[in-house]
Parts: sequence; C-alpha cells; structure tokens
Amino acid sequence: MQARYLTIKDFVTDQIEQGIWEPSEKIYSENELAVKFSVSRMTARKAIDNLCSEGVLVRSQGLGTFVADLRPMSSLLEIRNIADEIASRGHQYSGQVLAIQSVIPDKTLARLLDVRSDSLVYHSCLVHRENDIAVQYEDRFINPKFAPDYLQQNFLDQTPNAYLSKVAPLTEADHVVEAVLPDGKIALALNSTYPCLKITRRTWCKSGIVSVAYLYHPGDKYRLGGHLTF
Amino acid sequence: MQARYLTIKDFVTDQIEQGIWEPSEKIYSENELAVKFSVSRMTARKAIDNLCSEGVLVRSQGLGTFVADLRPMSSLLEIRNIADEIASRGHQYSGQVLAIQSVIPDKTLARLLDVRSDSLVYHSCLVHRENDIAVQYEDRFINPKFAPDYLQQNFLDQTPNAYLSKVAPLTEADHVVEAVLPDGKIALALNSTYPCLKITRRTWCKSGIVSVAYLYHPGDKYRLGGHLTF
DNA sequence: TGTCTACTCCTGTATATACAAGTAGACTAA
DNA sequence: TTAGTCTACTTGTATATACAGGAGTAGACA
Repeated sequence: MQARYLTIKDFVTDQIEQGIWEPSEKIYSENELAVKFSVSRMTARKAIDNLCSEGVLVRSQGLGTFVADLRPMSSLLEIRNIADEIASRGHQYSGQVLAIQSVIPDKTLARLLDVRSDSLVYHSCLVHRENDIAVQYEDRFINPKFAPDYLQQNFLDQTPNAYLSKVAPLTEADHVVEAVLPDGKIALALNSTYPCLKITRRTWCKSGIVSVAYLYHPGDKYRLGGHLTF
Repeated sequence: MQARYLTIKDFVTDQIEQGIWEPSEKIYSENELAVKFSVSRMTARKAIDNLCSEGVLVRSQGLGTFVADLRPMSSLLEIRNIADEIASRGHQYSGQVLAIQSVIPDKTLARLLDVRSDSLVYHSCLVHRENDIAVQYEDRFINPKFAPDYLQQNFLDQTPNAYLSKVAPLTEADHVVEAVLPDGKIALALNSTYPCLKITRRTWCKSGIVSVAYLYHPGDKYRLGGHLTF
C-alpha cells in the first residue's frame, strides 16, 4: 500500500507529463487536492512540498501553485548519457546515426586527440531527439587505440557515450562552451537555425585521450544548469 | 522574525559547517531537537526535511538522522569578477554604466529574487570591455535588503560583482546557460549580432537571494571552459 | 475617476495527537 | 547457548486545527 501523499504526487506528475498541465499553468490548490483525494490539506501539501523541492512545481503565497517552467536542463558538472537524461525527464528518447566511419583528422583535431595527423581516427555523427524534437547533434572523434570495436557498435541501442564509458571508463574531461550559429548541415539535422550551445568536450581514460566530441544544442530547446555552494 | 524551523535549520547547518557534526555522524533526534528548541516535533521535522531534500542530511527509519557524506563538487563555473579575469589575461579592462536605478520587478523576476512584486529592486546595466571590445553585457537586479547602498556605488572603480561579494558574501549560486540571439538593445551595446551565451545567475548570501544577473557574452569573443576529474 | 477598504482565496507556519513501521538491545524461555 | 520476544526509541504518515501573511478583486467612498 502506497502512502497517500505519493498517490497525489504521482497524479500531479502524470498530469504534467501528459501535458494536461503545462509549464507556468496553475494547478489545483492545496484544498482542492485535499478534497479530491479525501485527505487533509497537510497531506496534499506534503505531496506539493516534495515536487517543489524537486523543482517540478513552484509555489507563490497568495497566488497558488504552478508547474515550473522547465526546459531541458543538464548539468555542466557531470557527464551524462543524453538518453538517460531524457528518460529521467520521463520523455521519449530516439537517436539517428548520420555517419560512422574512419577519417583522417585535420591538424587541430589531431592535436586535440593527441594522435599523429596521418593516422586514422573513428568518427560518428548522431542526432538525439527528445519526444521527436532534435536536442543534440553529436560529432564525435575517437582514438581507435582505446575503443577498437567502435565502428561495429549499434548506436541506436547504446549511445557512444554509454559504450565508451564501458570500454574506457573516463577519468577526466574538459569542455568549452560557446554560442554559435549552426552551419547548413547541422541546422538541417536539428531542423533549426536558432543559435546553438556548442560544447566541445574531451574525455580521458586512464591511459590517454579517448574522444573529442562536438555537441550542438539548439538554444531554444536546451539549457545547461548548475548549482554551487561555497 | 524568522520562522522557527529556519532557526533549527541554521543551527544544524552551523553544527555541520563548524565540524562539530561530521559526515555520517548521527545528529539529535527529532524529539530532542523539538525539546531543545521548544517546538513541536513536526516543526523540528520540517527543518530536517528541508536539509534532507537539499542533500545535507540523510534519514533512516528506526536509526536516526545523519550528516550526509558530501563529496566536494568541482567548481566548474567559479564566480569570477570579470575585471580580474580580463586583467589576468594581461588585457585592458574598461566598463561602462548604461543604467543604474530602482525598478519594479515583473512577476518572473520577483519570483527569482524572492521579493514581493510591488517592492522596488535595484537594477544596474553595464557593458564590460576587454581591450575596448565588448565581451559582456550585464543586466543585474538586486534585493535592496542585502545591499542598501547599491545605487550609490561607482561601478567604474569596482564591478557590481566585487561590491556585492563585500557587502553580502556569497554562499550559494545557481546558473543557467543558454544560446540566444541578442535583442536590439544588447546587440547595440555589444556591437554584435552574433549569437550570445546567456548566463542567468542567482547568488545567495547567508540570509537570502542577493541578486539575479543576466550576462550576455558574444559567442565569437567569449567562451566558458572547465576541467573535471573523476 | 481614482483611491482606499474589506473580503476571499491562497500558501506559510505551528501545534498536538495518533498510529505505523524499522532497528537495536535487553530479556526470556527452550 | 540460542532462538525468539518484548520493549524503547527512532523516523514515517496522517489528521484537525489555528492563525499569519501575500495577492487579487469587488465595492464603498471621496
């Protein structure tokens, strides 16, 4: 038997996930919820308290309780699998592989990956979608030394990120965040010409640099966030 | 007058910050806290509830409440004074004050700053330049409670950031990073229509939210970077 | 027409109380 | 000695109640 406040919590999150209650929309008042579920106001309030501290709802004294204005947000402080991230928001993930091949790196890339500029590196190019809306264009280059079977992977079942963290657990990463206009190829894949957050991320395993990824997120559909305490 | 559960919350966080209660250590039970502060158990519990959802404490039914085992978070986005940052690159910093005034916040801003929507808040608007090239447009709103003399400052000598860290030392911050197209006013001030990194940053001092800043960096002249180890 | 007041609805805080349920230790009976 | 039980203490859930305080609105009043 589930706690009653959890039942109410489930109800509210369902309403939001099904789009019945939209961002910024006012939801039932504490008293209305209490009557609807035949519980005391304090129990209904507890459900709302929970969702507030999770950032799903926001409350305003005198006004009511509202669905938080969430756009997808991911943390700069952690490297997450985008499929998991989307799933954790209760949304549907889908991926599309645009290319997977060996390429000869240009000088800049060779330097970033710390390989000779006449060697081959693996390259994959994917689009990641959340509820069928493109939220990331991923251009990734791999040092074959650390993931020799990279080209044989099926990246619809497992994102490159997830695969790499298995075969070459990451020990270090750096990244640069910029705002750019997507070029033709990227704008087409993302179906948007809105400015993009471009994240250039290098990841290390114990023995060296594993991959360089260029991640493009449409600025109107994706945000990065973080919280710091001092 | 502060809410009683906040007093208890402060007490607990103080104990932890001063190292009197160490990670994994058991703290007072709800009933002990209630007696100690002459409140009901539910009020003491509320303070603990809060700290649990913030990840400061963990509870275990039948056992008690314990200080969470906090792992230090790598500070990717450290809050730096832009003037110092530019100086540290050996470049010349210059600032320009576009506006400094009291304004009535709209609802969104009032909510972000946690003030009433009919109260006045301070507003400053500056452009920061590196070698005479605009690299940041800063729109900042202040809760007057924490910096009553804000409007009297000369922000050419001392950036808002530097002033605030003196009068209301920051204890916490959050931020959201997006890519946007600068609107007319901002494009004019930055002398660029290139996509911008927009950072929305809220900063806390011990007693509440001090400021909300909207920082716009031209994407072709400014980048954010960071390095993480795992 | 504009302003102030009173009222209503909402969230915020606080209390006293009750019982459920997990944990550990002490105590008891085989 | 050991297995089981009992008890004390803890957190978890739930309720009824009370009053404080913010926000918006309708109506009285100048």
